Amino acid sequence: MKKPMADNCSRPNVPVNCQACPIRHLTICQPLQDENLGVVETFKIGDFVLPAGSLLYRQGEPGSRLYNLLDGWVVLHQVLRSGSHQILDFALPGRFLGYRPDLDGPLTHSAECLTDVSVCIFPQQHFHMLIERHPVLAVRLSQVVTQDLEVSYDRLANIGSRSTQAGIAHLLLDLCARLRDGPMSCGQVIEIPLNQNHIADALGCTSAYVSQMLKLLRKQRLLSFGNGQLQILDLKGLAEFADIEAPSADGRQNRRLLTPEISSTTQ
Amino acid sequence: MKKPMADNCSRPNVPVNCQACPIRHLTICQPLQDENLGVVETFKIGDFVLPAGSLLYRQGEPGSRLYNLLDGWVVLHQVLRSGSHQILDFALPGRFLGYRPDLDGPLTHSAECLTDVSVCIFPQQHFHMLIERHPVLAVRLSQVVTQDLEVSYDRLANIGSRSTQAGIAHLLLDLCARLRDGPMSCGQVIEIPLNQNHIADALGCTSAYVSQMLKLLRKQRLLSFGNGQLQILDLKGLAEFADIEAPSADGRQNRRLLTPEISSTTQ
DNA sequence: CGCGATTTTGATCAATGTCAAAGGTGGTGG
DNA sequence: CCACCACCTTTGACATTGATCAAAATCGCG
Repeated sequence: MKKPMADNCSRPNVPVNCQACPIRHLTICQPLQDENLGVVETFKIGDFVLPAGSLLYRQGEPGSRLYNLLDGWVVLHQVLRSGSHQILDFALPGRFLGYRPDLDGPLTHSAECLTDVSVCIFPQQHFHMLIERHPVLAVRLSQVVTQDLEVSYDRLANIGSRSTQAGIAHLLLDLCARLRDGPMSCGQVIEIPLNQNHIADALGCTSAYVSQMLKLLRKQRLLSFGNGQLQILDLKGLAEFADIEAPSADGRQNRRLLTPEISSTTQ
Repeated sequence: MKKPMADNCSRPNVPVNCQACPIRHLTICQPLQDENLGVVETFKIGDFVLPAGSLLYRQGEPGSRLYNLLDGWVVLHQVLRSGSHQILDFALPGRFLGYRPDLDGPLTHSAECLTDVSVCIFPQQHFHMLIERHPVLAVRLSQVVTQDLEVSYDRLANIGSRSTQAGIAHLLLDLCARLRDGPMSCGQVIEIPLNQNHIADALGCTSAYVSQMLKLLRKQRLLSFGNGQLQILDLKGLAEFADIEAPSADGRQNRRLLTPEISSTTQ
């Protein structure tokens, strides 16, 4: 049960040269021009590799670092007093981790590496000063956090409103879409380092039930999933099955927005 | 079924004088000094009042405005293709609404006024320019969005890991805590303009079941709730019942944080 | 007093949990 | 190359939560 020590992590092995960062455009550093990369290069602590299973940070602890996830998967989860736990999100490369409104307060969830992971680490001390001095970073931070919020809202709908089968379909589709910006391809093998327990913990159900539902999805030839590999066999069918959001709330006219200037109707 | 027109909303009635804004410290404007309030005063469109039931914005539509919620409650919800829907959050005064990473993209959820509501409206055009010019605003935006994200994570644990009864207890406690910064008082009547349907839609269960669970909570003399009024009778008991997050993941020592400099154990 | 909305209640049923055992499957070391 | 082990997945029997539906009771309000 005991997790590997949280403190083991290799010395920098990825060059601390941000210009060479292969996923710069996905991270919080995206808006920086080549010539401005120096501001994060001098601020950052360095790049590190952590083995699968180690913790980036733990719920309840103060936390002193912020992380650009450069490679690998990280799972965020929360433990309740009763001991039950909930997966909040799967963080993919580009994600910014460890930030909270009050950097002096404790973390409200834990982050555990699902795979070997490489991260670029910032000290959280003076981080607000950094982004205030470089407003494009602050704006970018707002944007990425808002993205995370939208994903979280999707998950809420997933657990709250969708059947478990639809939830599984939606979760897997969402992970695919976030892994590869761009259209999804059928038949292609996609590496998803999750087992049925992870899916169950994310969806708030049991792994036994996930197993049954996956069988259904397989039987309907919508996907195949196992051993960390996902193949989408019928994208359209799967999307339908996943009960995606209504494009527009209902069939109503889509044109007029809220226009407060044009007072009417009520008073 | 038809909602009141989305376009009805009175002309400004709250003074556009931001210095007099009674909840400035809760909003995105919080970091601005008195002498700098001009930057939002000249940017904003104005303050408006909307009647209960009207929509601030609708899922699927482009959206052209951003909102500081000054007074009243707003519910955020998402509709799925199958027609089922999920309440994502209840927005309280101070909340910043309508923002998304790509301001040109459509909104992914709707915002509906639960009560009469007053809002301070910004155009979203040039908003990014505004906060880039005034970095304290951008930093503050990151913070408030991150707060929203943490609330959303709590909700995930609510729906996914808690029993419905515990979920109700947690939801109500959370709303109280967010309404009044500071310690909560027992016995005091708190206005919560929700009915059992809202709670059910937020928790992803049926109102019939909420009714039963509320009966239990009442029977155990933990709270009374009805007619838009909540009374917490036994704060400690309710908190216990609500299965709050574990203060620290487990009993382990809390001192050593991840210290990448101190390489060890693995290589 | 009466109406509409909300809440309560009960009967029944489907979805999902629980538990336990049996089968994979891949990795490791002899 | 085989045997074993840990971990993951599948399966089945059964228990329980929570959904569904409908009717009755209640409440707020005019």
